[in-house]
Amino acid sequence: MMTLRSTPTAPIDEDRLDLVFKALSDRTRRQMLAMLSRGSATVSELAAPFDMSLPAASKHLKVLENAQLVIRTKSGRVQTCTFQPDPMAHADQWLEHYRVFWNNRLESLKSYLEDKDSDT
Amino acid sequence: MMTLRSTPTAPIDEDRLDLVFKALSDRTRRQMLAMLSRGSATVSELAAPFDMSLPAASKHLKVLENAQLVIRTKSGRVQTCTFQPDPMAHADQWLEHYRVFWNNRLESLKSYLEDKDSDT
DNA sequence: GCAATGGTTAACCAAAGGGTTTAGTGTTTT
DNA sequence: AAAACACTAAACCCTTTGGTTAACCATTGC
Repeated sequence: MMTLRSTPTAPIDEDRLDLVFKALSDRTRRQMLAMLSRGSATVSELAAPFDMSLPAASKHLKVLENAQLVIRTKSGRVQTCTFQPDPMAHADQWLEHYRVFWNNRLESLKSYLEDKDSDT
Repeated sequence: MMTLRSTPTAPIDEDRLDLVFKALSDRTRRQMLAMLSRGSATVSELAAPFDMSLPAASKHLKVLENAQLVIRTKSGRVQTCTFQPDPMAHADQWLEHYRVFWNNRLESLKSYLEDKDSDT
């Protein structure tokens, strides 16, 4: 099935990939995503494990929010952050094109190991 | 098959992920990788499609090289760049943990939660 | 030997990143 | 009403990033 977008490599997609990969390129943000993958959390909860100020953690969350990897829902004075996987699926789809390169490699490794095992 | 590394989330891995995702977060570099996935190329060839100076393109290549996504082999005055998929496989492996969220959503989420529960 | 080719290095620039502290805004709680 | 809480916003700092131009190797060709 074709995508509904007119041009497959439209700038809009590239923009999204820029944002997603940039969001994933920081270990603090990756760890925040790991936390959120285990369930929604407040800003304070997400900031707690890190050795940085709350504003700093909040900035990281904003990057994730900008990449649409998390959505915040305000309820009273607490903001609940929820993991939103779609952009990651987009990145995954981009990687798909390259997956054959290391699948081949693992396949080769596998047959190599099988050969080696059959020698012993 | 288990990885040989002692600690699965060692800083060294995080460093690698930082480099890879950062390398992938620029569309120029992604396009360079797309070119290289169709075969090795020289620096000039890789720089040609882009509306930027050669030094600028060379810097992008250095970022890719730093992430070990390309390796350069010098032969005379020409430098041939070759795609190296391993780091991308590493990023892919990181994504694997989240794939359940968009792949077969409910079913996979269920098994993910079961796995998670069995960890505790 | 000299000039062209392929590329890097260096110096510079503006903008973005990642952190800080201080101050401010709205909610709860007491 | 006042204090505590959960944040955000603003101002600032330093480093990194992505680009430029100009100068500088090397290697190759004539």
